[in-house]
Amino acid sequence: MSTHNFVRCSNCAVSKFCLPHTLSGEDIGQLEGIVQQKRVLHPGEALYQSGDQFEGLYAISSGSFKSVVIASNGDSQITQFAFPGEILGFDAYHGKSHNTFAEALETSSVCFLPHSQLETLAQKVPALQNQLYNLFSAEIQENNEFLLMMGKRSAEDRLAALLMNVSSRYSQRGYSATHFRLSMSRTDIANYLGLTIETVSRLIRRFQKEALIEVNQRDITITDLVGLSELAGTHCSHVEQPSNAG
Amino acid sequence: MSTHNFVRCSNCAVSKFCLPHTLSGEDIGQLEGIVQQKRVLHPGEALYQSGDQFEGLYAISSGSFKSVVIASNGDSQITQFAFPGEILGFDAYHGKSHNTFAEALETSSVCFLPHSQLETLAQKVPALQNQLYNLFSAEIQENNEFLLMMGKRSAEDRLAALLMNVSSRYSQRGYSATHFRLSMSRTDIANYLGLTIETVSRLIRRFQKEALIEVNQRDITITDLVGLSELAGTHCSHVEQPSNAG
DNA sequence: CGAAGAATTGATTGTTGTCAACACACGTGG
DNA sequence: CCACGTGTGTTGACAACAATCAATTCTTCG
Repeated sequence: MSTHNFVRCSNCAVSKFCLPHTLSGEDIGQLEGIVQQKRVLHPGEALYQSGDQFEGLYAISSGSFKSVVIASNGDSQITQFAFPGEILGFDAYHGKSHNTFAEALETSSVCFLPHSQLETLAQKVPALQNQLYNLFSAEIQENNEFLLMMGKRSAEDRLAALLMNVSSRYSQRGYSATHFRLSMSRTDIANYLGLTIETVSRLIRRFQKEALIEVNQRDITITDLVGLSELAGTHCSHVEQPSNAG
Repeated sequence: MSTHNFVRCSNCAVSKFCLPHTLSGEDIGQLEGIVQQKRVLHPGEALYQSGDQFEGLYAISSGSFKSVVIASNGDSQITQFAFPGEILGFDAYHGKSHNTFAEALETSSVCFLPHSQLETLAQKVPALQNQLYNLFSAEIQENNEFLLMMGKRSAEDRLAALLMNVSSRYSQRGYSATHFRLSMSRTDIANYLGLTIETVSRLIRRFQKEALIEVNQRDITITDLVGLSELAGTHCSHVEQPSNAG
């Protein structure tokens, strides 16, 4: 129920992670013409439900979300955590209905991109069309990487990878790579990683004992970024590589 | 090196599972203008490699493939098995390079859709554009379902789900839902399901003992489709539901 | 202050992985 | 036609990682 009538992507702090990323100033202007005002969601509120007809894409402008797929037996699986600048809703693009629901992890705000207007504009602006394709492919690639992790890595590796992933995304957005507050609960982390909450709790403790991280509730301080990234098995760009004695 | 100069989607046995699915006769005619002749691949041959620049999409006209993502430490994870009518290459659409490679499991043939021509045509033919979006979304949705399986289901459930999935896809294509020959090795199955080959072997034996399936090498006969689908936890459309005493 | 939810910790079980030996199918060459 | 070798799959014994069950502690919030 907030009431910004004009969204200004060009002023937005997260535009470089968002749809406008590859667009020219002029194209961004056109995009601003169709972006609807920010909507604020409170923790636990859903952006859309599983089964909802697709209406358009949501660009996260602040806060964070989880995407969750539900099995017929009631089991649920978090498929992604989403941060400012990232887009939600690709699972149902065009005629489909969502097979996930998206829920705010904290007080968050989103910009809405109505499907029909976005489609019309994408046909006129090739850079926007390309950017949409890029985001589609990126989502598929990330999913592939995540599958690799779920299929081949131990519980310890998976948790390390999640922490590094979150660290990397905070870092990209100008926040500290080594100190941040998790917006997701232990339960969410366990669900996302395909583990139990007890296992996650024990792993966090182990990481503390091994002096990889310090933990106070949801506050995380990474004290050994290199050690953690080695566990994670990913060479994250924001970590100084040992071989590179800067 | 086969030499069909004109591909006739309208005559193709698998067109109803492929790109032309939602297109009118006239639109299919336009599509036929850009589809390149079939290419034949032998078992183990790759359609594209991980890291290759995107050139276009491949529509499987016969045979089957696996898509594989590789970790920096050499681990690999099969992310999908693909059958006739299905499209490979979406992970790199537009500017990206592939993060998977696609390899033929048996002697197979594909039609090639060059990126630039496909894009030009999609801009002129809205139904084609929409179909592309549908395939993108479908791939993301399938990935979400697969993630749910990997995160929440036991080894037994996963193997049952794979068998039901293969059964369902054969059935859709007019083959028997209960008797088929797997084109993938035990090793491939184990990798895909995030298990070891030994576990897969033992589970297959258990399914035989429980009279769910009969197995002779890669020949599978499903003797209890309902029982298997209950294990799989999916209500497959080609299974007579117990409640429906038709 | 008390209640409910979230997280931690401990004890134990069990599913799946690991290591190792063996069986079987398939191809080649004698 | 059979011996042989290789790759693929099977089976067994055992170990380990993570799940389950259960009890506590910590947090949050009315």
